[in-house]
Amino acid sequence: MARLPEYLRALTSLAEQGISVCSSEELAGAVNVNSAKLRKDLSYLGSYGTRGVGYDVDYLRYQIAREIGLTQDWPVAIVGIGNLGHALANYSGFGTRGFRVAALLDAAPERCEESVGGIPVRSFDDLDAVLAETPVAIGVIATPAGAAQGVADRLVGAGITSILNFAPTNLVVPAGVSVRKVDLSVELQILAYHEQRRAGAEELRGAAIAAAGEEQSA
Amino acid sequence: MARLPEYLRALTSLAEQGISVCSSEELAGAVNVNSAKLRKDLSYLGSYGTRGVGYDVDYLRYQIAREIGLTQDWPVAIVGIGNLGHALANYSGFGTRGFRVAALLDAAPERCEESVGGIPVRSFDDLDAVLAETPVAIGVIATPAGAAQGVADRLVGAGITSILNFAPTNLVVPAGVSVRKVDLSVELQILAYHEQRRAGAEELRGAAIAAAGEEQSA
DNA sequence: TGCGTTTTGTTCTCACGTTCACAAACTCCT
DNA sequence: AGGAGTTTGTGAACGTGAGAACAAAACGCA
Ligand SMILES: NC(=O)c1ccc[n+]([C@@H]2O[C@H](COP(=O)([O-])OP(=O)(O)OC[C@H]3O[C@@H](n4cnc5c(N)ncnc54)[C@H](O)[C@@H]3O)[C@@H](O)[C@H]2O)c1
Ligand SMILES: NC(=O)c1ccc[n+]([C@@H]2O[C@H](COP(=O)([O-])OP(=O)(O)OC[C@H]3O[C@@H](n4cnc5c(N)ncnc54)[C@H](O)[C@@H]3O)[C@@H](O)[C@H]2O)c1
Repeated sequence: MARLPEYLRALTSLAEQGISVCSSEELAGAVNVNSAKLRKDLSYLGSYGTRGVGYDVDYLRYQIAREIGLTQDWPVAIVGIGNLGHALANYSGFGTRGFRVAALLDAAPERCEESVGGIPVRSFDDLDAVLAETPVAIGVIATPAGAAQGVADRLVGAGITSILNFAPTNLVVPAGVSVRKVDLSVELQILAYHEQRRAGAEELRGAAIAAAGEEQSA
Repeated sequence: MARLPEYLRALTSLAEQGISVCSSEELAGAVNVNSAKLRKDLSYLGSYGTRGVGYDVDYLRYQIAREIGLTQDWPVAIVGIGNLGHALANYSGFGTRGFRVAALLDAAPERCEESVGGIPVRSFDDLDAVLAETPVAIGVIATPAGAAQGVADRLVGAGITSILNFAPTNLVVPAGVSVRKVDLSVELQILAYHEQRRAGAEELRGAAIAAAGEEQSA
C-alpha cells in the first residue's frame, strides 16, 4: 500500500514528541485519512494493536518499516547530475530512512571530474563497472526526457529492477521492473486546473448575482 | 482528471512528429492506458473526435490545454531557495507549458543577496509586498519540513490558493485551497517495498525448488 | 446512393477501495 | 469480580472507477 510510508512518517513524528501509544483516530487524524481505512490497512500487516488501548508507536513503527523493507538499507544510483541531480545528491533526507546514495553517473565527461557530497561522478558508460564495485538496488533518472528511455534500458540491462524517473516521459520497461514517475509539470497543471475551475465558479457566482440583481430590478 | 496532462504531453509529442490525426488506440498506447478509458476521459470534455477517423491532434491539444487552463500563463512563486529551490528556479521545463517563475523567496538574509536565473531572491518577510508587485497564482514550498506549515499559512493568508509542497509534511489548509505533495522518500519507499517483495518471492521460489529437489531425492 | 469498414461515444457490468457499523477484547474503577 | 468505557478488527453496504461490448456516425468506394 502507498499509504504505509505516510503512516510511518506520522508515527516517527509522534515518537519524537515522546508519545508511546496512540489510537487509530489520532494517527488517522495526523495523516488525514479515515480511521477505519487506517485500521484495515494495519490489520493487513497483522494484529499489532490492543483493543481498548491503541497501538504501541515504536512497535508499529518497526512493523511498518519491516513491511516496507526499511530494516535494510537501499543503495541508490543517480543518473544525470544536472540541476536536479545535484540537488538530489546533496539531499540529506535521503539517508535518514535507509536510502544511501551509492553512485552518481552522467554521460557528459566534464561532469565526471567533480564529486558531489563526497561521491565522485562516474561516466555512464562505465555503468557495469560501477555496479560491479558497489551494488545498487534503485536507479534514479534525472536526465533530459530524450535520454531517459535509453538510460532506463541500460539500467534494466544491468540488472536494476526499480527506477524512479524524474524526466517527463513514459518509460517502457519489461515486466518485473518497477517504475515510479515524479512529474513536476503534471502537478502544476493539476493545480492550474483547479485554480481555473475556482476562477470559473467565481465568475459564475458573479454572473448569478448579477442575474439575480437584474431579476429583482426587472 | 489527473490524466489530461499525460494526454497533452503525448499529443504534443505526436504533433512534433508531424502527425495531425490519431485514433484513441494510438494515443492510449502512447500513454499506456486503456483506449476506452481515454475515450471516456475525452468525451467528458466534449465531442472532439470524428467517428471512423479519430482525433485532430492540434485541435484536441488546444481543447485539453483550454480545459486544464494552459491557455493563460500561471505565475509561480518558489519559497525556500536551497538545494531543491535552486534546481527548480533554474528549471527550463517550467516555462515551456504556461508556467512562469515570478518570484523567489527565502527566509535566510544571505540568500536574498543572490539571484537565480535572472530572478532576485526576496525576503519571505516581504511576501505581501512581493505579491503586490507581481501577481502569483501558485506557491511552491521547498523549505525544510519544519517550516513548511508556517510558510503555507502565510501563503494562504496572502491569498494564494494553490500550493505545491516538496517538504515531507502533511499541510493543513482551509477548504478552497489546493495542495499537491511531491514526496521523494515516499516514492523510494514504495520502490523498496516492491523490491523487497520481489526478493521475498525469489527466496520462496528457491525454497520451493529446494523442497521439490528434496522430495525427488526422498 | 448504398454497403462495408473504421472509430467514436456510451451503456452496462464488475471489481475494487472506502466507509459505516458493530462485536470482540482490553483497561480501569468500584 | 463485574460493569462501564474504549478501541481494535472485520463483515457488510456503498460508491466510484475501470474494462468490455455495442450502437451510432463518418468515410470510401462502387
Ligand atoms: N531541474 C528541476 O527542477 C526539474 C524539475 C522537474 C523535473 N526535471 C526533469 O529532470 C530532468 C533533469 O533536469 P535538470 O534540470 O537536472 O537537467 P540538466 O540539463 O541540468 O541535467 C541533465 C544531466 O543529464 C546528463 N545526461 C544527458 N544525457 C545523459 C545520458 N544519456 N546518460 C546520462 N546522463 C545524461 C547531462 O550531462 C546533464 O548533466 C529533466 O528531464 C527535467 O525535465 C527537472
Ligand atoms: N534536495 C532535494 O533533492 C530534495 C528532494 C526531495 C525533497 N526535498 C525537500 O525539499 C525541502 C528543501 O530541501 P533542500 O535540500 O532544498 O533544503 P535546503 O536546506 O538546502 O534549503 C532550504 C531553504 O529554505 C529556506 N528556509 C528555511 N526556513 C524558511 C522559511 N520559514 N521561509 C522561507 N524559507 C525558509 C532556507 O533558508 C534554505 O535556503 C526539504 O523539505 C526537503 O525534505 C529535497
